[in-house]
Amino acid sequence: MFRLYDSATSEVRELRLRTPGRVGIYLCGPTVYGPPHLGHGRATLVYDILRRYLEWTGLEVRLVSNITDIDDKIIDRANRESRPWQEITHKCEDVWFRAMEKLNVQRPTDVPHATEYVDQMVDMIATLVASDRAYVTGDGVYLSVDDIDDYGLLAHQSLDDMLSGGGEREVFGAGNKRHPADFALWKFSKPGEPSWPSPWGDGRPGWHSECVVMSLELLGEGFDLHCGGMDLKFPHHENERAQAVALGKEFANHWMHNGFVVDAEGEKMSKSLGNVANLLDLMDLYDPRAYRMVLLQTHYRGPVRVGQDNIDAAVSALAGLDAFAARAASLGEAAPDPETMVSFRDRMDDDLDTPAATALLFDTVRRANAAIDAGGSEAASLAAAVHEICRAFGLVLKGAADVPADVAAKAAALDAARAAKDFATADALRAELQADGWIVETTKTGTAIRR
RNA sequence: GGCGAUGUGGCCGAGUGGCUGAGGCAAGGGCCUGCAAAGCCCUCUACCUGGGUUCGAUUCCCAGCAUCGCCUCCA
Repeated sequence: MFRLYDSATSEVRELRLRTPGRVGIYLCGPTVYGPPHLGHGRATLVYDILRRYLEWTGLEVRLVSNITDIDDKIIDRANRESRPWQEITHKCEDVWFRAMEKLNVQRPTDVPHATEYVDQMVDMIATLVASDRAYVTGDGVYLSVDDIDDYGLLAHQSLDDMLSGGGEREVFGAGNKRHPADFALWKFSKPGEPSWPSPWGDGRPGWHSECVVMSLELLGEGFDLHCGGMDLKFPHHENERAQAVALGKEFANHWMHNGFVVDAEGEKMSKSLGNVANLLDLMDLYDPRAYRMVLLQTHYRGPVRVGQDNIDAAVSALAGLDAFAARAASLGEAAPDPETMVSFRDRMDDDLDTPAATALLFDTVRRANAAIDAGGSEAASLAAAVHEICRAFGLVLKGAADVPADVAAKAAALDAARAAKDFATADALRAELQADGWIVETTKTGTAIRR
C-alpha cells in the first residue's frame, strides 16, 4: 500500500486510486520564459522518481504536465526584447525538454499547452459568470472567493487570517474587485498584446485556469494526485481548487508538494530572487546524475541545499556505484534478492522515503561487494537487486564501457607486463591510460578499463 | 500580525521514548595488492537553549532563541 503525505489533510495517508491499477497525476509544469532553474529540476526529478516508482510497482501511470505558454512574464520579455512571444515560448520549451532529457526525466504522458485550451477556458469562465461565481470588471473577469466554503484548505489558513497580516504587498487589481483575494480568470489585453476573443472582451486567460481545465479534461473529475512545488500550494493550487469547487466538480483527491531548493544561506532559491545558478549550468559542470542522487538522499518534503559539497559527495557516491556496476557485470543473471526488494518497497511506500531506500541501496552494494570478494553465491541476486533499485530510481549506472581496440590492447599489454613482473612497464602503461581519462583497475583476473 | 517548517557528529543528511545512535562524503588504522585503484573490516566526533511529563527524551509537552517559507500569480 502506497502511503503519501497529503498537503490538504496534513497527514500521511494511502493514495487511494479512482481506478485500481491506474493512477492519474497532474503536475504543474513550467512557464516557458527563461532557462530552467534548480527548483524546476528538483520538482521534475522528484516526480520523475515518483512516476518511475509507481510504474515499477506495476501501476499504469498517466502523468499530465502542462506548459504555460501564455503569461505576463512571457509578454514582458517579448516586449523587452522586441521579439514575437511565440519565439520565446518555443525556444524555452525546447531548452526545457533537452534539459529534462539530460536529467533522464521521462517525458510526461501528456504535455498540454495553455494556448491549446483557451476555448475550453472561455467556456469554463462563462459557466462561472453565468452562475454568478465570477464577475466582469474593467480589466478582466474575476472569481469570487468569498463564497467558496473551504477556501484556504491548502493554505491552512482562513481568508480572514490571510488578509489580516502581510498586507504591505500591493493587491493585484484591488480597486475593481469585490474581495481582495479574488483572482483573475481572464485578463483584458492591452493593444499589441497577444489576445483571444471572449464574450467579455479580447484577452488572455489567468494563470490558475489552465490547470483546472486541462486536468479535468485529460484526467477527469476526482483524479488521483495533484503535484507541484511548495510555492504553488498557495495561491496557485488553492485557486485551481476554488474554480473546481465553484464549478461543482470534484478536483484532486490527494495533494503532494515538494520542498524548496535553498542557497548556501538557506534561503529559497528562485527566479524572483535572482540568485539562481541555473539547471543548465549545473549539468554542464557536473554529472547530471549527481542532482538526482542528492535528491534521492534528501526527503522530498524537506529543503535541500545544492552546494559544492553536496554535489561532490554525490559524484563520489556515484563513482562507487559505477565501480560496482562494472565489477558486477560479469556475474550471471539472477532474480533480485527478494528480501531486499521487499525492504525497498516498504521504504518507498512510506511517503516515498528515498533516503531510506538509498541507504538500502548502498547497504546492498556493500553486501554484494563482500559476496563477490568471498565468492559467495548470493552476489548475483544482490547485484540484481541493486540494478532493480537503480532502475526504479531512474539512475543509470555506467557499467563496463565499450573500450576502443587500442585501449584494450594497452590493457592487454599491461597484464602481460604484470605477468612478466615488469612493473616499470606496467606502471607506465597504467599512467598512460589514466592520463587518457580511463579508470584502470588491475585485479587478479585481469585489468578492467572503464570511463 | 497570521499560518507553517527546520535546528543531529568534520560536512551533507535520515531516524527513533530506552535494547547507544541510517546512509553518503571526508579523515585515521587494518586486510587485499608488486605498488596503486577498486573492494572488505574497524575507528573518531551528535542530537539549539531552558523548563516539564516519564523509571528513562535527541525523540513527547511548554517556553525561548535562531534560520527559513507562505500570507495574490516563483518548482
